[in-house]
Amino acid sequence: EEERSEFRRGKNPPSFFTNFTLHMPDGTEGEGRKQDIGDILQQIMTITDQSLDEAQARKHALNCHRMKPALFNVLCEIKEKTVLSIRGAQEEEPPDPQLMRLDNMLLAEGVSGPEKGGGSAAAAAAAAAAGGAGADNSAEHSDYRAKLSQIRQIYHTELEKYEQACNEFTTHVMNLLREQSRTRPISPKEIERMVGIIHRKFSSIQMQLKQSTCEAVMILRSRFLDARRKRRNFNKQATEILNEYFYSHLSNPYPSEEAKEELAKKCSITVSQVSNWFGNKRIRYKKNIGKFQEEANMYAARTAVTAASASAQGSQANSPSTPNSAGSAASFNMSNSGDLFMSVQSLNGDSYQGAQVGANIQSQVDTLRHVISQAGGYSDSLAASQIYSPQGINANGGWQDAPTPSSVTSPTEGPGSVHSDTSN
DNA sequence: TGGAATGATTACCA
DNA sequence: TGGTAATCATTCCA
Repeated sequence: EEERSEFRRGKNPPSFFTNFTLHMPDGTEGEGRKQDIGDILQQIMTITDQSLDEAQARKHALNCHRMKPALFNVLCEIKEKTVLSIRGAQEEEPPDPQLMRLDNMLLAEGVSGPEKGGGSAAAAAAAAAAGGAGADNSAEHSDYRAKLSQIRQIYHTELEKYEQACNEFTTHVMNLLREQSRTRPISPKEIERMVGIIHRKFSSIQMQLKQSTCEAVMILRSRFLDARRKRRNFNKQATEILNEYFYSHLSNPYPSEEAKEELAKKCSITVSQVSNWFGNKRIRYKKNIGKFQEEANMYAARTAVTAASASAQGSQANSPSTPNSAGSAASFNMSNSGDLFMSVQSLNGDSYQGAQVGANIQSQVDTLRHVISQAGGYSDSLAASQIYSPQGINANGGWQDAPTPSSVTSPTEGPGSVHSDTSN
């Protein structure tokens, strides 16, 4: 204890070190130090020449030295005061904001934390944001939940694996250090520090796992939210209804809001889908009229037949009043909703017969005009003709000059009526 | 399986 | 705000 105290105070080294005297590097003892180091190296080298029994015996002798525990404690203290205190100061890091973000997200998405229906709230929110139509909503919802639950399961399995591996490795290292602490100065604090290092390493692996999980959730979410990914073609009937409207209003294929709503209802799609459809149709038709010629002819013929039969029915039912239907009153009605086509499709009341006939005439005019223009018969004269001048595609290749859809003046107006759009 | 068709989205414009 | 034009992403079909 005396020797130990002296050594602590920086005085004489204990006798245990007599064979390994360390001289202060003041330059004066350079030769002696070299000699000492040479001796030490020599001793180390001779260890390899020793037999195992001999080495064990020496080891045992060292371990059993009376001063060993005391010196060990001193070395541990010195080590703690120097190396550990320096490192300890550096180790106090603030919580990683990235990790916090990941944890928060996993919690919010229902991946980590207690299972409450596998993030159904998140799925519901996503569904609401997507604004999907109710029918297959629940199916997609459950699909989303199933996939989220799968991710959750994988996440927890992996997390468990990492924790298990971390514990195993920590135990292994601790045992190793404890074993080594018999031959070199390793304090419990150092072991603790080592455990901390291991945990940090494993938590960085965990962070990667959390990151990957977050990415998987984001992909799942985006797939669920992205309407383009779950696009379905409209059914044939819906397409026919939309096409019929388009080709029968070829001069001005801009349905009013009311017409869009009506079309949406009939086609079982949303108003914005109707808008999208007309937007796409207009641009695609304009870009390649030739391609749509056949389709246009077909709908023109169909509309003509429908109009003819409606007209025949109308004249049979109330022949006296029919002639007036194409007159100014009917024209006015049509001008109010150029899209009386809808009425023709949906209403069969006698009181609407007049309007129906008017609308059908309008349709026939539009569709036949298209057929004629496609055939090239009047293409030149159309430009000059006020009567047949199309309200449709202008020289610049667009309907842009056509007036607001619902307020468009009826083309059945007298030849004298000239509109800015017809001049195009 | 590649290309056409098609519904949705986006940027930009008036 | 509603339209055009370009583009994306998916579906359909030979």
